[in-house]
Amino acid sequence: MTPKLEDVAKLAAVSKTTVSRVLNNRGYLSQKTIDKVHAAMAQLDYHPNVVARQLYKNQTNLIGILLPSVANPFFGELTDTLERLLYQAGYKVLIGNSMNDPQKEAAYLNQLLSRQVDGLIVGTHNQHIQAYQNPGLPVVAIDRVMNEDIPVIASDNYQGGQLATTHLIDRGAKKIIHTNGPEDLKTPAQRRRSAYETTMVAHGLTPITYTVDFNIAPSAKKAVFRQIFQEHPDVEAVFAANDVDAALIQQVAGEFGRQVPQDLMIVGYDGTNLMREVLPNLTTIVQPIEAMSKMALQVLTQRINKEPTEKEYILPVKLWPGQTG
Amino acid sequence: MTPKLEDVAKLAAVSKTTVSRVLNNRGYLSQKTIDKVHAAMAQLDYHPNVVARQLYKNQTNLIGILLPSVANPFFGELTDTLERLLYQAGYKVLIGNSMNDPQKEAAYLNQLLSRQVDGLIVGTHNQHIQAYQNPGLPVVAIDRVMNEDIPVIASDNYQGGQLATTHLIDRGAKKIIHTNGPEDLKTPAQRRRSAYETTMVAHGLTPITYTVDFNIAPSAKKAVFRQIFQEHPDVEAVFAANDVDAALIQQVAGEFGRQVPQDLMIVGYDGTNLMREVLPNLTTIVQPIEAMSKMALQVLTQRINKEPTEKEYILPVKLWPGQTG
DNA sequence: TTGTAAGCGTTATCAG
DNA sequence: CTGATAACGCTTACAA
Repeated sequence: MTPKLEDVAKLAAVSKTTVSRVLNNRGYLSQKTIDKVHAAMAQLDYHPNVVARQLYKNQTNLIGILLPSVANPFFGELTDTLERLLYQAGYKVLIGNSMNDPQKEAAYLNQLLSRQVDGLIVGTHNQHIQAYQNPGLPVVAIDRVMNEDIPVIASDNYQGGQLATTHLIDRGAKKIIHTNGPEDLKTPAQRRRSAYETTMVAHGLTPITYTVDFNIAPSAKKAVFRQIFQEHPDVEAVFAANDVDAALIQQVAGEFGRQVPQDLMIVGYDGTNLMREVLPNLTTIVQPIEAMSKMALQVLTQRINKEPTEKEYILPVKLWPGQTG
Repeated sequence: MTPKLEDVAKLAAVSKTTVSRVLNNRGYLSQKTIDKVHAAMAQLDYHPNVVARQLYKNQTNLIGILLPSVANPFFGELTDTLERLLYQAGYKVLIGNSMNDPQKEAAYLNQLLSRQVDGLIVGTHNQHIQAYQNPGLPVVAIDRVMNEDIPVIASDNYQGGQLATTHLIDRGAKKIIHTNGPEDLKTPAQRRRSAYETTMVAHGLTPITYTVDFNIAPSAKKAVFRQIFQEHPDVEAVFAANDVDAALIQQVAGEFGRQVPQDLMIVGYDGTNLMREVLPNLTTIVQPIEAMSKMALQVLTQRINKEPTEKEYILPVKLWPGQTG
């Protein structure tokens, strides 16, 4: 059996209270007692039972992070950053990779609702899950609108769409195609589409948006991208939904004998450190992952402390000028 | 206040025991009682307190995953896969990204030791932390030797080193340089170096290994890679420690006016789905992430159930033939 | 088929 | 400066 506080107390010939005091540096204690207790703890290799403490305090110091998949570079870097900041703030991280499976997400949510975590950061795609309606749990959303009560932290997707589109127009492109997720997903990312379309029209150009499901396999994505070249052989530039898609589009362009950027310009989205290392030439819009993470933590903390928050926090993006557009 | 079991009991006019029975489908209950209790739970929007249950059962259904960083494609995909499998097995996942910081890792470990998790999967680089010596907690290691008592799940690094080296030799390279982590790290990955060196010698060639610290920034890595070309202008091929490094080496090769594969062949390592999507041309050794994850779960489960395990589980790798080597 | 009561390992109140 | 004891919310013998 693993030793418990009582065992330490017995061995040190003091009460449980005293041991607890030593453990938490609380109240007045003689140095002698402190030493005695420490010795007993060392001898037994005692580790306090975190769960018992959690029960009493009604607090777990755990934060849940619900995202589609940590294997995706954007969500991977986001999780990594959040974990670092949360750790500094005294929290540990419980992850749930929903893979955009509404069932799995709902299951996670229901379990986390049970005072398993002190707060929740969500960035999943299924925002219509019942449990979000009244979570009785501090929640913040990243880049997703869940419901009116949940504050959203997002980068400035409108600005990103504008930056990308004007950049391509400035570089001489007229026939520019945009790829994005399904329109019915009411995500802030749809503002990119809006910015793209507005910017195109403002320049007297015709916007064309291809819908690419976030979930589907790369081969299926490539099939969609091939359609672009088949249906619009005169396409001059593509503004992609993310950097991985941008890479796939560049590959497909190659199949059609197009050199980038001579025969086709490409601008990606996300600009994670990893993708900028691996594909430094890719022109892309960089999301401020660090700033978003800090803001998420700050707003979540406010929620936990029952302080008021804004509904939305929008952080600026920037263009990473590569060689592809 | 969030409602507790007792509130449900009161509202349904039954005892706590009965509510608990309904909650867990245990024992004999009249349908009438069941319905009554369910109605009360619904009315109160009751969610059982997981922590209280954990305390009683002395079991959290949480598994800790300690890895350097989930932002790295290999560890990201590994975490993603493990999370999926663990979820199916009824576990949730607590992550700790040590960033190879021994202090942070030790802190995590100490906290997780406190019955915060039912088991631990580690793949960090600092294997000399005290707490691993006697963890009193089921632990398995991935690709790292922690101590004699902790089973290791790894891919066949020797085979990987052999595959890569013979592949390059078969393709006509003679001056082949290998990059790897610091030799003092007693990781299974060092077997690649061993395989590389043995294979080179067996073919009458001279092995040259450059040490590249896993931790350092990409710019620092590139500096090391530049040295390779400066000190060995006649290098014909590089067998890199991982795919990201392989990408960096290809970039540096470009700086030196070398075309890949004509003027330089490159073979990477890891072969994650992401990297194969983004850089499909990169020849690489594919680690069996799914198989390793399954094995890790299986062995961890055995440990949890106090069944005997082997010391080491080695899984085969395969070569992904790209265009770079 | 249902209820009573003890216990999981802490912390905190209150008394000494 | 230290110690009894109740409480955190649940589960499970044991009783009825």
